[in-house]
Amino acid sequence: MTDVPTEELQAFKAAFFRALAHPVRIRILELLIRKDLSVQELQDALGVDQPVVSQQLAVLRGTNIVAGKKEGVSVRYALRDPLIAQLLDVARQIFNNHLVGTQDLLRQLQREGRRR
Amino acid sequence: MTDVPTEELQAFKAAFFRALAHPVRIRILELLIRKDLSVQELQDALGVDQPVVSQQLAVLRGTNIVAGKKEGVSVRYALRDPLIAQLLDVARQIFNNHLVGTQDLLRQLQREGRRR
DNA sequence: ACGAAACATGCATATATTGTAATATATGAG
DNA sequence: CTCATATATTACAATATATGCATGTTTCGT
Repeated sequence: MTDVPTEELQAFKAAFFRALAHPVRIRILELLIRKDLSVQELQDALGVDQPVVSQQLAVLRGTNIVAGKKEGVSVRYALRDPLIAQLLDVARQIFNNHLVGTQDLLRQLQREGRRR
Repeated sequence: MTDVPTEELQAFKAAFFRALAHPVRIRILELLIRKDLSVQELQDALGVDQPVVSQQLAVLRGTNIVAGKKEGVSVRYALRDPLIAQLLDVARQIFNNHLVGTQDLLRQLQREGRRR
């Protein structure tokens, strides 16, 4: 019953979740679920500085969660796996069930759910 | 189109994923999916020091992902939402599709999938 | 009351992540 | 070639998280 390499696998999974553990990165993913977007478009939608977008995209690229494709002068980003949408959806259901502290958050979650 | 309080919600989601972003915590959750367990049992299964288990359980408790119930001298932990199982399963599928670097990891993931 | 077992917490130090700002690279227009 | 625009990288202080180990707390048996 060798169980040694399991540790490596868990570290890998942890790295994946860590990549999701940032407000801006989550928002980027939620936007990319609907539609591929350029850095510029992401920047406008997020309302943050350009370097912030690029560096968070770098994190998501580094974990193979998104991929960028050069299109002339701009770069269009896309999810590498549509299951990311499903993952975020299950996460939302979990929040909805138990993890909510304030009424405000709860209302927002319910609105999000209806929008999909 | 007020979009202001969204930031708070994203921070909340980020905190949730951050709670999953740790090898020991992931392992704990995978064990709890199958069966509720005491700290002692988790410690044995994980092969780590007791304070480590309690510490990581504290993180999971703090994000409402697990809950502990005193049973005499011991404390039995359980997932607060069975959807956690589904979440980890979707994550595993994503790894399986794209996020795998080494052959070793890939083989392990496939074994995990078959076991469920 | 005493001691042992099962958990939980605290703390010091090491390490990693973040925010911010400056700077670099690449592409296409003219 | 030069310039403007789009994107990427770097540097670094501030903050957050992890790790290892000592010490509390609660419960129960005797």
